[in-house]
Amino acid sequence: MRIAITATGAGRVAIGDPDGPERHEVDREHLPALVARLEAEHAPRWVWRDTREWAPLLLAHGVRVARCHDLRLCGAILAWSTAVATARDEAPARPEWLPPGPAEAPVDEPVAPVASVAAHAALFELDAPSEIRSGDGSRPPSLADLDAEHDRQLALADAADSPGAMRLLLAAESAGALVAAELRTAGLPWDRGEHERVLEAALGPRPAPGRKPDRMEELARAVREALDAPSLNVDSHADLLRALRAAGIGVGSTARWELREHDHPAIEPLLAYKRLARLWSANGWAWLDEWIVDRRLRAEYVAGGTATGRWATSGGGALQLPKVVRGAVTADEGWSLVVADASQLEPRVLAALARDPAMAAAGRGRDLYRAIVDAGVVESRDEAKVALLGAMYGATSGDSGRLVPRLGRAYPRAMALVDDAARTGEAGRRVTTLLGRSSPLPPTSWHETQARANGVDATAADERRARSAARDWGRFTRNFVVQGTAAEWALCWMASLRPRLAAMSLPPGAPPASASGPAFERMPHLVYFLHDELIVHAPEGLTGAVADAVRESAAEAGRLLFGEAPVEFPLDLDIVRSYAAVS
DNA sequence: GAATGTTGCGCC
DNA sequence: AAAGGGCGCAACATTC
Repeated sequence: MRIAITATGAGRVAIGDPDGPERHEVDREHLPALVARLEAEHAPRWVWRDTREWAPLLLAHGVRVARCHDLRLCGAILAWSTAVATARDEAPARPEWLPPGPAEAPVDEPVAPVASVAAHAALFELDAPSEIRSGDGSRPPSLADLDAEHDRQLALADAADSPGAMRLLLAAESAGALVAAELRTAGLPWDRGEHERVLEAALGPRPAPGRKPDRMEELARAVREALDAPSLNVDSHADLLRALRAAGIGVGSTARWELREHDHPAIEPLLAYKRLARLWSANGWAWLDEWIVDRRLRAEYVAGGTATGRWATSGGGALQLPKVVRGAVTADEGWSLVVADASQLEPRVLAALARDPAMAAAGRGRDLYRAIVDAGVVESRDEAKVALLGAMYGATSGDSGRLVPRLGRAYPRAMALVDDAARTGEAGRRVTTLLGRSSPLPPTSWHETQARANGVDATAADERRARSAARDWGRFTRNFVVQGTAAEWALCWMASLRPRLAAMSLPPGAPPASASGPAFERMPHLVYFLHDELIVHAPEGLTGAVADAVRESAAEAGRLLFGEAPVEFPLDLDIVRSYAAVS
């Protein structure tokens, strides 16, 4: 059974099952209770334009749904997938009320500004993410519109090259949208005091507004002295580069890896300064004030936010939390963190994707890199890692590029898969993940560069530029198939874990409720996701059951994508009070 | 003075 | 030690 939800204006909401008796129109404030009742009675798949329009409101009232279909995210996948190309030519177009997906904007063609964002924003709940758009600002869809679009999308999925794979992708993407909303509502438990201790140990006491921390000022003075440049602004790349060269340090930029090459008394304080400056500006006191509210980091996750299907964030920088501040991630009293990451996910995905028997054999144990050494392909684990990353990223030089050919001889099918993806991209064509997410086409400027090189009056420089641009795009598509399929594995992992956690609950008389809000205070819940890693906030008495569920979900994700293919996806899993306690 | 581009660095 | 993929963000520099 499915039930669609849409706004009808003036704070009213229509809700309806196209084939059944459940048709209602209610005030917004009565929606959570109604959804809760229908969820309990029918466990429907909820069909809506955009999960971000509805999930925050429901979660704020403690209401969770098990399944949904996010028409915006699924529509974006179907609009690009090569797996439905033929059917799409014959199907109706995406309706105008359905906005594009988060990763659909072409690289060099900025999206046109939305007509009336402010006017539309008022329709949404206050706690909804700020940048929700209604597409072109036209009328919201009717229930019939939603049902028709849902039917259109399901028909496209049924007509896909692998209908089961596409249906799985749409379900996983929609589940991801629910998880993203839930992560934001629950928040990542954050100990402000612990974070402040880290800052003070590194930077000294919090400076007055407009001042830099003492430790940074000291280091800046040392740099100016060592470079004999008393008026140098250390924060200015241009200024700094001039001063470095004047002091006889032959660098082409002020990047850390280049500075490290030189032996000069200015280098050490400069590198220390840059490290502290980064901590201060990215995760300093100002960040704490802005982002840590009520013991929680509530970052905005953008499901499907990147071309490959990996998520992005908007605000809070939750996907770039530096290791030094992770000690501030601390479970509530009576609760624990179950931290799990899929080790060596991408090479394992490559092995399974390519059905490369030799590489799959290496991926059967816990350490794929070690197995490559044991198979005699390279001499050290470090070399195995660098070679594999080089193969997936398209390295051509350095140690990595040198080792790749040896990998190719040992694992020809895996290498053929990524090489083929690279050639497809170099030709300006799209590649597609296992479940059916396709890469974008290169920007018009790319095509123009290629056309210029093929013209009658092409210069050697034109041809060089075109070859370089083609190889760049080839590296992108080479990586796309692996990174994108790994993202699908991770989505399936979470989609499988979510209902398992929802089925658990805090035993009576057990620890206090968590501070994660009414939807999560009495059950284990996801609080963090980072590409191939997740954190569950769990009552202490349930950590064992949660760990089992996390492992079973990882195994389930492997089966969903690859059937019984002989590649394992082992987890590194820890049960801790603080994130710092993990490797 | 606001918008846009570049650089550098944090994460996977 | 260096350089291959995907990102977001802050700061500075440049342009309008």
